[in-house]
Amino acid sequence: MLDYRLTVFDAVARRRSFTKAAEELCITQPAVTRHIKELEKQFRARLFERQGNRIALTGAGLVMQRHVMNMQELSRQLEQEIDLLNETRRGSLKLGASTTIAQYVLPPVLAKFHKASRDVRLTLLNANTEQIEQSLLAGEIELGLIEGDSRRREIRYIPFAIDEIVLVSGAANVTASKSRIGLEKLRALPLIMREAGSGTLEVLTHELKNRNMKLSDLSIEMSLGSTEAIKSYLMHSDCMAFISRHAVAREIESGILKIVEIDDFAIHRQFSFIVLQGSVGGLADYFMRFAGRQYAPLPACPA
Amino acid sequence: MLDYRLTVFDAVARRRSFTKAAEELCITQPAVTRHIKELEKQFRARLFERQGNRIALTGAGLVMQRHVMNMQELSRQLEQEIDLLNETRRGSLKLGASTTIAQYVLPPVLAKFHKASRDVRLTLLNANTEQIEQSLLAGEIELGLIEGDSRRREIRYIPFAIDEIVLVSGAANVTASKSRIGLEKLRALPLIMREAGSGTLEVLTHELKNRNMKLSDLSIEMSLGSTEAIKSYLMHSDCMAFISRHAVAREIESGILKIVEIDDFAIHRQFSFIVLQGSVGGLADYFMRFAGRQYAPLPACPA
DNA sequence: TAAAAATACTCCATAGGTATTTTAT
DNA sequence: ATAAAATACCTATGGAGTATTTTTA
Repeated sequence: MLDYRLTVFDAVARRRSFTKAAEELCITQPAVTRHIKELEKQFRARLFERQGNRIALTGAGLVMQRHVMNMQELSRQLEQEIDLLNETRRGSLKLGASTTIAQYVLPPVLAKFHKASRDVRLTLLNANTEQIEQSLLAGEIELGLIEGDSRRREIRYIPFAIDEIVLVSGAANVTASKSRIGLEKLRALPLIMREAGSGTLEVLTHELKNRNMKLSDLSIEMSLGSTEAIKSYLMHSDCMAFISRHAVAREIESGILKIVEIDDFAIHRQFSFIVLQGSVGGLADYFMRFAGRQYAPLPACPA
Repeated sequence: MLDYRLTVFDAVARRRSFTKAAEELCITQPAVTRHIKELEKQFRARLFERQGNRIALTGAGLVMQRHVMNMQELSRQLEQEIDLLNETRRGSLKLGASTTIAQYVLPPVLAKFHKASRDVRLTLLNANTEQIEQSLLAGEIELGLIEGDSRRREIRYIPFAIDEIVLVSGAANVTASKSRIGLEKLRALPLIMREAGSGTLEVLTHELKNRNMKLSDLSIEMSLGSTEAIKSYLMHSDCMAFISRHAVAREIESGILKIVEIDDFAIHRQFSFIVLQGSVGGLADYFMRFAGRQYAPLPACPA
């Protein structure tokens, strides 16, 4: 609810890059350039110092960033308060989510939701994508949150965020001394995988196929049954693994694990809410908007 | 710098009318209707209770109004702080303004400006439009603020606000029992005028000419040399007078005087800043923007 | 029945995209 | 040499206008 240009400014200021901001906002880089130029014209002040490749906030830019953050906060509060007026704030909501989401994405959202709406009884079913869809169709849950995108006609898919599968190594890993490698190097690296049938493995296989490679081209040292097991293993070995960025966020932050980027090789997948076609309003709707507000690190482009 | 829809909402909430808000924003009433509908759709909540002619804020509307006010405040602060970074905040600025503006419009603005920029020494020259323009050309003042619009090539005219000349009577006036009269009734009403040569008289004469009337068609009881004298006289007689809305704002507010509208007869004039062509930036520029922020009861439509 | 809001349409300004050039490391 | 920002140009959507109808005090 603030002028879109300020949203653009905020993205550029956070990402320290016009191009990255454009990606995040799902628009093109020239569009970002124009928006920033308009702001600079209107305020008669440079907002970014362009040093060729690098950009830095100017004094005016810092002032603006501070105010924009406050305005966004107000904007979120506004939406939330009006939602609270509209919606049934008591009752029960049965949720279902596939593994990565249930373990790493939802917990903080659920905590905040409970704080804001204590009279809503939440239930969370933890299963794989297929089972979540079945539960929704069977009426066992009202709202699902899944990683894949098997398109069923009876189900409405509502994009929530983009996930990225990244290559991760232990911080002390000597094999992964560089933070960026070429795709061809991947073949020789010792990898840990999830068990067959997991969503992560599936999307990785699919992406490899696009490059005319297959799983057997890789040096898979071991398969483990859970993401937590893999993370622990990485910390004590020179292996690497493909893991959802959300699942390793805390470890990356604290420096226990690190991300190794692969040139021209990115694996993205969509997190989506699912509801039965035709079901509108009610707590499910409310929860979706609430989650959207609380959790927006990677807004989903309508691909 | 907030989404324009919120600005529209704010105007409607303040004026309690789609049509009045449209006038204030210099857009049409259907445009206002559309913006409000979009907001209501986006927030899934009615914002106004439409009771045919009257409209009232709903609960959601009240919540929104509160937040919008805060966001506007932040937005103004943002502009101001960035201005403070850009501009020379010390030095002196010589202003000139024609009578009505100098007496009724500028004082509160000057007070706030001084508070915000104590290191700027302000001087205010009080004269008529012609003299103000001469002073500007002579370099005696750097910035003028005038009521008329005599277009000189050497001077740049920057619209500031719209003024309206309204017909005013004492609150107890029995002749003016109605708050709206037809133009033909005007001929018989006892009027008090400013002296010949005043801007108010000039613009009134001009507007009468458009209706094929002239001053001598009116019943002018007396001419007085200042607006204050006229106001005092009105309070103790059954006369009426044409006065700038700004000059009577306080008296209307407190109920001492009242406005009598005339069907299909409105007298507007433009308040404009004047600067020498080519002079850009500096304290004059800064003061103009500051004034625009502080003082925006009647934003000027680019007529 | 009159004043205000809603609706129906037409049009154009601007936000966005693609292709390309410039710049700085 | 390369990655990122700026520029140029084109297109299309949505915001604004005019004209008209609906509503209710």
